[in-house]
Amino acid sequence: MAIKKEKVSKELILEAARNVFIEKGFDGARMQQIADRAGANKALLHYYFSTKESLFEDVFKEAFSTFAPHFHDELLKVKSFKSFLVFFLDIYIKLLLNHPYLPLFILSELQRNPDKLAQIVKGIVDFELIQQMIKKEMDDGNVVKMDVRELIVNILSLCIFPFAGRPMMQRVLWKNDEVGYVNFLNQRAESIYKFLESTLFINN
Amino acid sequence: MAIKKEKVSKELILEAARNVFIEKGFDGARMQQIADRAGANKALLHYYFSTKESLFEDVFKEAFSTFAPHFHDELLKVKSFKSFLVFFLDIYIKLLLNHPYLPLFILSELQRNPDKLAQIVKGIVDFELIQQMIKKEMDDGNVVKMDVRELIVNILSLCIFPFAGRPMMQRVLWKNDEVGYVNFLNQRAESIYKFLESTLFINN
DNA sequence: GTCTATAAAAGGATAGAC
DNA sequence: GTCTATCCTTTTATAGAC
Repeated sequence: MAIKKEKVSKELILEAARNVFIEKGFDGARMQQIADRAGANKALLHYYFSTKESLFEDVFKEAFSTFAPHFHDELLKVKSFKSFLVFFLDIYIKLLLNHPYLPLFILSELQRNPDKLAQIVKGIVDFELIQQMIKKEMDDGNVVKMDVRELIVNILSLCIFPFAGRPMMQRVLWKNDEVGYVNFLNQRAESIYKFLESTLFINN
Repeated sequence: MAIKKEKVSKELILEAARNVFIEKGFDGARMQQIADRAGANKALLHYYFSTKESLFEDVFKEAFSTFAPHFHDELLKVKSFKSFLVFFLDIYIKLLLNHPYLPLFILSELQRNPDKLAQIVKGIVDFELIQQMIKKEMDDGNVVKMDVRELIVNILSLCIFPFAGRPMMQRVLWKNDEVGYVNFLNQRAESIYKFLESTLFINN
């Protein structure tokens, strides 16, 4: 590929590494495959990123940063938890629809190497402000009182699991109807909101 | 280990394989490590299970069978969805507490090799009866009407994600307080039930 | 049935030409 | 900056003795 500019190669490799690592995980990824997909040579990967480990870390850092819920100012400026929730679900589900393999990748790799990757993760996510905001809403009597962290886990569960668990859920519940499952995912933001808003049981 | 009986070795190897595969995944697992942990020789693994792939399949099949929700007769004989839910949550969360690495293992491996493993999975899980049961409860007006599969996904999300997402959740929400997170998991069955039973929002 | 030794292949990394 | 060729280590798998 003699046509390519200098800086472009590095980006092509990173792009290829992103795809391969996220699809196969660190252990399953092959430098050769990354090179192939980047249209480059294996040696070039080492020229730019020295080791597989180091290339992976770059990918992971970026991926985690994408995956972690971010609470920008606009999101925190909403006037109630209810509107925050609508806003957040919309943004976050859209993100997951665009990066469906991210959840399982992040969770698996964090499991594989918690100590090292925890370092990388440090400082990227901050649930402090959002926890305070929810707590206030509970104190004000706008939201049912419960452990705030638990509530956050519940919301994230409902968002993330349908993506991370897709290989299983689509098969056993949707009988491998791919289109049907995609529809389900597309409506997910709205569904979660409705589910949370309603009571599950009618009597008693 | 000349003391061991013939049949015992095979079981020891399988036991070791279970641990290593579930902890590291197929790609990260090493036959050497399995041999070491079984107190046996690498060659012996091949004697009993021929290939790594085939040994893995045995482990996966068993693991999936454990992980998949089973609806025994007792579970289906309960008189309402409400009591079914209490019963199911109790059983399933206990299972996950005993096998905390199962969810991520199953989900990752299904992702890695969907076609092959889907074959293995076939027939192990059956949500038909439970879907019918829930549907009837909705028709009878005992449960809020909604897509049944969606309801099942929601319940499974709330059960499974806290385990699969532990490396992340424990760090960012519990500030790596291991004891606190274990407490959270121990109360999970009850928490989920309460969460589902209550309405999230008080006003409106 | 269990071991040692070794083959055979894969995969990460480096040297050196251009 | 990019390539070819090659080294070195790891890892699966097998042959063959006991």
